[in-house]
Amino acid sequence: MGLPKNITDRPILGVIQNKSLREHVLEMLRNAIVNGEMKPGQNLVEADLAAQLGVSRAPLREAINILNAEGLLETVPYHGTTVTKLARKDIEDLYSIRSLMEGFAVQRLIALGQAEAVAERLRNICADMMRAADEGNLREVNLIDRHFHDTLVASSQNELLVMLWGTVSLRVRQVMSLRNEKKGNLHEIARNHLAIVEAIAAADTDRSVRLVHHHIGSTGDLIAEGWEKDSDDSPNTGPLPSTADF
Amino acid sequence: MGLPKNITDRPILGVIQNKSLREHVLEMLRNAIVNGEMKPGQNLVEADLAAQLGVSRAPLREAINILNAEGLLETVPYHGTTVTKLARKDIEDLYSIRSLMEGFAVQRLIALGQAEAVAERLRNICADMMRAADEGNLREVNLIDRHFHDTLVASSQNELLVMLWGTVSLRVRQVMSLRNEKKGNLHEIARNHLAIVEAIAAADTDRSVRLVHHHIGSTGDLIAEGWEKDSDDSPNTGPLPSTADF
DNA sequence: CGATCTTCGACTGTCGACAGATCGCCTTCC
DNA sequence: GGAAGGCGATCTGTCGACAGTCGAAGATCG
Repeated sequence: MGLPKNITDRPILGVIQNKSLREHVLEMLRNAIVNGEMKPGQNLVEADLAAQLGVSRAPLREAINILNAEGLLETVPYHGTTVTKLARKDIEDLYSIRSLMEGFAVQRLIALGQAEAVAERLRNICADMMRAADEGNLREVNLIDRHFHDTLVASSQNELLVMLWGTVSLRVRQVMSLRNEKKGNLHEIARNHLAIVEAIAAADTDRSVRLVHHHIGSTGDLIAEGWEKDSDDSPNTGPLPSTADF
Repeated sequence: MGLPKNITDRPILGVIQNKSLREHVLEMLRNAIVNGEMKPGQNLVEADLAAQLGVSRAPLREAINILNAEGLLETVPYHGTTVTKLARKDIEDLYSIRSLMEGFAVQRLIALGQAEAVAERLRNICADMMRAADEGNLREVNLIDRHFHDTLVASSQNELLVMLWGTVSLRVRQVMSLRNEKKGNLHEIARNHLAIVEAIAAADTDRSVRLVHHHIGSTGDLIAEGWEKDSDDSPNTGPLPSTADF
């Protein structure tokens, strides 16, 4: 990772992406949702949206159906499609599952004898994260954080887990974008990750899993605390506990 | 569960199902896949299938997209859609995840103080299973088994888990229908389930989780053993180890 | 005879139009 | 004045047709 210092690192001509309209629309909608540009509860009118995107309703509907299956949208027949609401309970559920999955991934990767190799890759990611933290670049730290956890899950070499993680990961991104960003201590975040990496490097399954559970669990609690309790879709706007965020 | 002895248990008029064509098609395809009527690797031609089902390609395509998201179908652009193949590794991955999820559900339900209530419901299900086993009705035992595990997962009261379980559960059904059914000892199956129930009733988290992991793990191993090793889509047709199946 | 180019066919991707359903408004009747 | 029922606007669900793409069979040239 990290930004290439040299422009020649990149190919001259970008890859021409011949993706179908459905893929384009899917990506756009997904991004809009997980980036919080489309707010939970918001209604989608197919014709309007199709016109706005400059496509017909067919590929749009196909994209909507996929997002439905992923749980980011909810369609009630003949009535309409809305962005799925996020209640506090959903956050808690989400972070339990996330914790479960990442804990499992760590356990698997160690069992597979990949501890040292994976730790090496994660160390590099942490270094990138440290650099981004030095620059106070929250956005970049976020991105690298995602990369870290994606790498962790992928290292389990369990395809099904990776697939399910895709869904969970999107939800996490949505939650993170929805709550008011409080940058906390970026360096502390990086340190937290490094602790996990070292436990993995030591091939200490119990400690690794415990650290992962603790890391994710406390984050989830923190975010859930800042969420409107009674349900609905948005975090309250009051002061958030200011500490490491993810 | 169990068959109602009395016809008056059912409503006089069945619910009029106003489901959309997409829903109908979706259900049909999904069933065809998880029941093994559509074999892994099999190709789908949209026009043919649409004609066969008596619908246009639009709702069919929407259904296909959803099944793609669920991982039961795989579409490569401009080339076609096929039923996802199942290699031995996939079975192993599947059963690890299943074990993970059900174990988590058990742990959660006990933590929620639902142990006794859930155990009661599960006991009833086991009783039904026992009855079906007495009749040697493999199909019914299968159905009740599904109900048992669905109940277990639902008892976690974690909506996201339930949603993800939907995907996993479908895969499990597919695998079970694909391997040559060997009935094993139906009563032993029921007994295995009962052991789990009693551990739950005792609110013994560790033992419950261990039993669940063992139960599912050994089943997965068993099925994986009977699968063609080198990949591909089908179990070998040689003799299978004959013991409890799920 | 073999390799490359060209056509052809079959299938997927997309579109615009029509059919069906729901909800809110308005009328009508008590 | 209030409730039941009809009417219409609006949106979703479905359809048939067209355009784009890919692989394979055949044609062309060395």
